[in-house]
Amino acid sequence: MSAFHAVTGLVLGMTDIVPQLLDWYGRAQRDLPWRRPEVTPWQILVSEFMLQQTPVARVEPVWLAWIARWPTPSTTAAASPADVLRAWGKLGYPRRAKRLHECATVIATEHDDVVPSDVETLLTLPGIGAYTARAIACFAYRQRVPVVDTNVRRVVARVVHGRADSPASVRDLDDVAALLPDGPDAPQFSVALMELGATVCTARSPRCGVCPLTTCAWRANGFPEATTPVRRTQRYAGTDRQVRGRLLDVLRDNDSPVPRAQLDLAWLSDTAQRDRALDSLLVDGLVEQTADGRFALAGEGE
DNA sequence: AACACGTGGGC
DNA sequence: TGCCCAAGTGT
Repeated sequence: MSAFHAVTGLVLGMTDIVPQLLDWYGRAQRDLPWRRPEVTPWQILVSEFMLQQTPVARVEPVWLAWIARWPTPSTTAAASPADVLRAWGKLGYPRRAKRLHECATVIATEHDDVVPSDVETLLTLPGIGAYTARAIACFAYRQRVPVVDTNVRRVVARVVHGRADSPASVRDLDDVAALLPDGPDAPQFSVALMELGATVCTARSPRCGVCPLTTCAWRANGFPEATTPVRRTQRYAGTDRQVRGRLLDVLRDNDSPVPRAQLDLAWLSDTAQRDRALDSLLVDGLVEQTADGRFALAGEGE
């Protein structure tokens, strides 16, 4: 087969992706609360923060309670960091909660309580990076911008490039931009791409039997294994991260400052590590020390 | 450009 | 069990 034909076949196949994916999404999409039409850009932003590295199933109940309590940036900004950290609960990576609170403050005070709609401005906000900025522009403001998360990256690696997966690359945006349909379907296409990666074209056991796409370079190539070894996942047991988690757990459970001795109970095996973890929580602004030397969640009592 | 940063479910 | 993975960001 000539290179020309190979390329032509690829291009024709790619154009079919749009209707196939949109049709599939129309019947197979999950009913996620942040996708409902009445949800505001701010509430979508909150969902995106929570979904950074955290599964949908764990986010859902927390998001529901959160937006009922703090529906806007200004109401969120008015809450204390301690209350925000508590509402975040055990979603993980509590620095995200801190940044969400900071993000609310900036939007409330500098953007008239309105979430910015352009990617450029969104990128200046705390906790918002390349993915989240585009997700908000696309899902909240219906803009035709490529949205690349881990799901999209994997689907494109497989369907377009015939590889099992691919590491993040500066070319990801161009790859996805090339697939994006013109007109109002672009945002729907992007969610559909993510949805396919999340529910069908999954990392572990892809369900190719129910895939709506008739053209897939990975399948055509015989499902080759990943060539670039995945970076070793970081251990968790025994790390500072685990210690920080234990410490925060104690603080979330106490709405008044706790003495050092009580915190020490949370990690007995390595006192130096415990001190280091506590110090890092203070540095991150997640924890504060009171005048009498006790410890509390940041802004406790505000 | 690696690495730190939580937590829990699945296999 | 222990490892993999989950809508990433900041340094």
